[in-house]
Amino acid sequence: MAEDAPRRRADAQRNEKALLDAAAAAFVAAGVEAPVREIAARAGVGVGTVYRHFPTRADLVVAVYRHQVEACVEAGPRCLAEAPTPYGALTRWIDLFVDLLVTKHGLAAALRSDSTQFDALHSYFLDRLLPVAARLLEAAADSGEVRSDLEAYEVMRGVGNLCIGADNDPRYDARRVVGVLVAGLRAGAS
Amino acid sequence: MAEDAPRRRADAQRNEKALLDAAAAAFVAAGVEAPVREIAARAGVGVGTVYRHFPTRADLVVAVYRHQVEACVEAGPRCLAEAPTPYGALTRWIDLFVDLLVTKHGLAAALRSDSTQFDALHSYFLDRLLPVAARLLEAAADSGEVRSDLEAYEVMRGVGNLCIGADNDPRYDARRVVGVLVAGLRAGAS
DNA sequence: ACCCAAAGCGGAACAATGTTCCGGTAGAGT
DNA sequence: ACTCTACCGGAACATTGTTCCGCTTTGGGT
Repeated sequence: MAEDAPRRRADAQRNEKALLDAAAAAFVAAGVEAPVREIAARAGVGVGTVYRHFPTRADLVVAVYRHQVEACVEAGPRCLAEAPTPYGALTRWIDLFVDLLVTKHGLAAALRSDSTQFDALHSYFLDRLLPVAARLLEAAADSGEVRSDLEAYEVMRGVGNLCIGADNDPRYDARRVVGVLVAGLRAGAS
Repeated sequence: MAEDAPRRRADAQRNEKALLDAAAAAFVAAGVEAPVREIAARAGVGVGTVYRHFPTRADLVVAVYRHQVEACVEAGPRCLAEAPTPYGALTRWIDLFVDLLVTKHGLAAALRSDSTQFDALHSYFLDRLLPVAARLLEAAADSGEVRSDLEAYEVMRGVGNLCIGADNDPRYDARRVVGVLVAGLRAGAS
């Protein structure tokens, strides 16, 4: 029942698993821009194998972080159900989103890289997370807690941008600055 | 009187000027990450000449934008003197800062690049602009218009981050999102 | 147990960049 | 005109991403 379409060779499955593990380790050690050669070496395979399994680097990044992104997607409705107010749900969820970004070395920067290398990553994040953010923002706007002239896209990009380079700079606390931004969303301000 | 220390050869002066012009043009066309070879070609010199005049790419970027950064530095005190309140001065000056970043293709991203390539650029911006920002923020905090638990550094980094990728994305208006962040600075919020 | 077609692999090879280095050129003082 | 040297140009090296193709391994059939 688990095998549906194209049964793959055993070595192919083994290599894919090894690549995912190697990529995860490399991303932790050197960020999501870790050289392909290094990932291949860690996995004990040739670079050709990396590209066969993951045609673009973004595919590899998505595969490595899929679980955590999906967890963030699923947390959206839960925040809305559990938080006392829609604004509380929004801030709670944005906290989770920020955690996702700042704990993954270089992820936020990759998300904003204009290199075509990460296009698929960008699309994936947008596809999965934007609807969630839109839902939360709309609820907060409807309840009058938040100004209603902002697109969810702009808020997400803003939060994402604020997370860039948040690791490796002890003087910059992305969570705090995101907190300021979210405070600025309140209807009263401006 | 103009020549003080080391009188340089005529071709050296000519080349430096040509390089600055070529770099400015290349930055407009292709962003501050324009290939060194392209800049050299535009200037009609070899790559070696680029590196002799500007040991790092950051030096070239700084040289090209120095005037505009200095203008921003000088605008700080003027904003404080002319605006009705310190908070008004702060917002006014941040507008200028944002203009500087979003109109220079890729500058904001370069400022945040963790590549050593742009270290000197980062330092220069910090050296020149951070004192100005600190002065404005302190004035606004003293007048009670703005919360006082934020470092100028964090605010500047936040604003700078929000400007990353603001060109070439019609759905994202950095000025508006920076406006939200600045609104979040008001003492009342949070 | 053996064989073979195809799936899959490895890494050489190519391309695009940044950066260094040195043989040769040309500016400027005499 | 001569010479000395600051300066130039670009070949050469390093580091990446990406493609391509000859070789190996696997899995199924005999």
